[in-house]
Amino acid sequence: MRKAKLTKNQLHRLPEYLWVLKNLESNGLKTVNSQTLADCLDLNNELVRKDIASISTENGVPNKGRKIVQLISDIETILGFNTISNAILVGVGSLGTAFLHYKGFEDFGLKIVAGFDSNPLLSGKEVGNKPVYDVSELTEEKIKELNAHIGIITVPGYAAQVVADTLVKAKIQGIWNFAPTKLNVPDNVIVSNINLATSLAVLSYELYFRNEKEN
Amino acid sequence: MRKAKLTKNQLHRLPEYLWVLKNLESNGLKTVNSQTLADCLDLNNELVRKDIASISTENGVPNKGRKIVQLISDIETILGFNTISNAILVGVGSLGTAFLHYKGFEDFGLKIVAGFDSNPLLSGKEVGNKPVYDVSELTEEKIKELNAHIGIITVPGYAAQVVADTLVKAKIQGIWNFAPTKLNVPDNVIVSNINLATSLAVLSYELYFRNEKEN
DNA sequence: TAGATTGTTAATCGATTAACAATC
DNA sequence: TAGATTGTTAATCGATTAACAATC
Repeated sequence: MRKAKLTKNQLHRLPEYLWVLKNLESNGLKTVNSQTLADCLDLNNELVRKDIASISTENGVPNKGRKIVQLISDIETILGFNTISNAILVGVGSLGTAFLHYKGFEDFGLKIVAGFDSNPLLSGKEVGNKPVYDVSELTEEKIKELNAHIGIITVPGYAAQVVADTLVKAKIQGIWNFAPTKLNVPDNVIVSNINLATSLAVLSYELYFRNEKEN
Repeated sequence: MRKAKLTKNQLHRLPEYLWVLKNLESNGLKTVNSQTLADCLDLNNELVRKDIASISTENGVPNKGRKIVQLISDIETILGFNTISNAILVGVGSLGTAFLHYKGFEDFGLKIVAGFDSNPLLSGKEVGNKPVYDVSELTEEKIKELNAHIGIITVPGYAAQVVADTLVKAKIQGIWNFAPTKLNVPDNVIVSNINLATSLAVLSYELYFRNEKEN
């Protein structure tokens, strides 16, 4: 099945499906139909059918639906959640420290193996049982040694581009960027941004808009 | 100007414009034209013109562009970044703890005034100089006392809906949800989700897809 | 004034929704 | 078998891009 490249929107829906499917599974259900999934996520039935059709390795069965285990496995494979990738984290500030402590990433196939920071007080220490190195040690050899393919950027915005350049030079394949910056990287490096400001902006704006309406 | 409701996509672009504008301003520039903004963010010139036109309180000047300070102020107003709202945080785990320590939220107009957790070892303590209370204290009176309008959910997925229900009962207006769950709340409560799994999924998928192509 | 850049209308593109025939 | 539910084609909707007249 899995042929055409998924759109960004489709990709964003996959973890949502995954969550619902796991819930249904833990309730003892074995199969699910598109309407149920659609209802759980306030989506259109047809949209769900298309999404699922484009990621599933097995056909659905008319009048029955689809196997939940199969769907979970298919989605997890596509999202890479069932093969662990090593990642390094740059910027051991408050967010970076939290991430080094956080165990949950392994559920998504991500294992942070080391942190890097420019603060000399941090390098040589351990945070969340993971070694912290000085950024000067962020080299291609080190990345290879750690077998890391993903770099997580948790430095302040002004420092993000420099860190990205270093990661690119060290031959990292993907960057998960928490700084509120658009990073300039070569085409062969993949960047996924997560912008807290953006997310909060949506909330603030909706609140503002609603209150405006009321007046 | 500011009349029509912004689309979600437009809203997501506003913090990006803001970031670029602040950079340009710190480089001493006073005005900017749409093409420059478009180039900085890899966007279409016309798209930028439309976005900016729909949020700006001043018209642009042909052959000159727009005032940077004015644009910054307009965007910050729309996004509520220049009026501080009080927020409470539920779930003082690794992520929640990081947020209680994090100073950066005030730049986005958000001030976390207290944490709540079900762990009795935490309640009564302070984290990041903010008091932590037991979730049983999460009541309408308490919310009023703290003058909080936003609730931040940083509990594990399985607990998120219960917390959301409590927040709704306590008359919170908006929820910023970091749990990987779709929350069911009444229409008058606004939810903005930030899903780490989703963001990471985009990265994993792109890496997977690219490696697949190469084989 | 001349021309760069604006604001806005029309054309295109892509994603979602509707419709429906196929089938376990 | 009958019918619920699938997969897929066609219609709609919304967002982006192109085109262009207006103007400081």
